[in-house]
Amino acid sequence: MKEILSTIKIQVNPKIFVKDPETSVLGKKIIEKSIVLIHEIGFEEFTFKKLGELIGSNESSIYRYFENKHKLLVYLSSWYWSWMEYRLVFETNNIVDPIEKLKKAITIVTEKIEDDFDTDYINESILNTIIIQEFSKSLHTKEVDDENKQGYFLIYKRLINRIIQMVVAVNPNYLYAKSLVSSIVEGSLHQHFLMNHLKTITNCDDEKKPTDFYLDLISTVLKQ
Amino acid sequence: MKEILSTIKIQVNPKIFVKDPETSVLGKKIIEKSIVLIHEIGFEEFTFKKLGELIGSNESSIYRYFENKHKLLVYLSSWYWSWMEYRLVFETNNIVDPIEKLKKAITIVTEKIEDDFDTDYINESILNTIIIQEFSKSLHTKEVDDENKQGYFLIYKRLINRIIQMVVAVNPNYLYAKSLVSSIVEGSLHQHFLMNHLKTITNCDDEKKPTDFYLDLISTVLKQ
DNA sequence: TCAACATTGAAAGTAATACTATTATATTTG
DNA sequence: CAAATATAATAGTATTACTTTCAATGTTGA
Repeated sequence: MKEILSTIKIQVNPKIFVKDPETSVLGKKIIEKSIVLIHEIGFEEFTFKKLGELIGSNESSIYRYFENKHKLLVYLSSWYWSWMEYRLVFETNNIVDPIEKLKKAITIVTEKIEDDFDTDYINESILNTIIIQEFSKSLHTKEVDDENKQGYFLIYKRLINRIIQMVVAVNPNYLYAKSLVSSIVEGSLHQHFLMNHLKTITNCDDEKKPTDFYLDLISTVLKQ
Repeated sequence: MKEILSTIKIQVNPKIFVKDPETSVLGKKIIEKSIVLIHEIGFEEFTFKKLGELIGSNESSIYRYFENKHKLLVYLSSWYWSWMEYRLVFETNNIVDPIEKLKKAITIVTEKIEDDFDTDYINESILNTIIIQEFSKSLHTKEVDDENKQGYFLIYKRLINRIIQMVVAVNPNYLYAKSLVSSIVEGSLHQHFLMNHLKTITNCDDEKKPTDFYLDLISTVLKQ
């Protein structure tokens, strides 16, 4: 997978950044180490000053790439969902049976990312834990409508739409394909969060994974 | 309902506040107006200084009630879920049929709150919109494990556990009762959020409500 | 090759945030 | 009425979230 991903480019809306971090060494370092630092201290405590110290660079230099830390989080999220979309397309493309195709898609989108294979400077496994912990904050702002209009969340919506199409292919009569898929993608992050922090209100653990819960769910919900 | 609720007291863990806001005029004003202000400007822009100005009171006086704005949000959330639990118990208590009981519970917990009947100084309808927009931020912090140990989220978990019991009563063989309920409670907030902001990835609108989606979901999932 | 341009770093500055502490003044209560 | 308690006003601190300016270095292309 590494080779393919190093040739294709993960697509992120250019409005999210001031200068594309992929175009320079410093930019890549900002992405690489921001993932590490947000994971370590959490998004609230994370500042560009601390990041600057970590990468041996100046605060003001980071502002040349991102207007503020919110935009950086939106960037990381976009990158994540774009990477997820790529994996989804790649791994479901050759599956003919609609049910198997959908199952594969649900599996990809709900599984914990354990490995860090695909890209050189981004640790997908740590990024996955950040998405579980922080993704909702990138949406839940007063600027969400404006940012949505600007296309900040296009990739996320496109990924969800792809899975919606798969649901429709399995059962065109089901009335809530969109809500089902959006609630699975978001809900799976939530189940992972509960596994980590509020264990008593989830059945998920090392044996029963969120993936198992959602595969079971779609199989009953979409039964005709 | 107003009379009953004015006699029973909504339970909030005392560790969440420094001084109980229910015990004074100023305290109640803090709660009342913080709901209005958070709704108006969003949690990120909300500060105790601005709240002080709004209620004609000093910043330092607000700090005598809450350590910081995070704790205030935890308080508002606790109050909301406690109120929700009360309504749930009250309205499902006399229903004998387990399926009807569960349906009623799901309805209560997923419906938009349109009215502001129950309590004098808290506008439940605005509070509901705050919970949709901001509740996840009260959980998604670096301190979540510590605060969970301190019992900050007990009421939320207790409400979810009540509904879990109802699911078990309907179908004791279903393997994912906990995950189902936690994903419905959280997911319903998410569907309301999508209705407001990312309309293309939900089926919910003024006709098809999140409640309809979830009632349909449980009826198929729990079919034996 | 050398001038122009872009990139980064260093330093300083600003307004706001997120508090804490002190003291004065109301208000409540015993 | 005195004592206790609550609130307001003021000032102060460290940090955040930037912006600005300028110098140093690196890159490019005429």
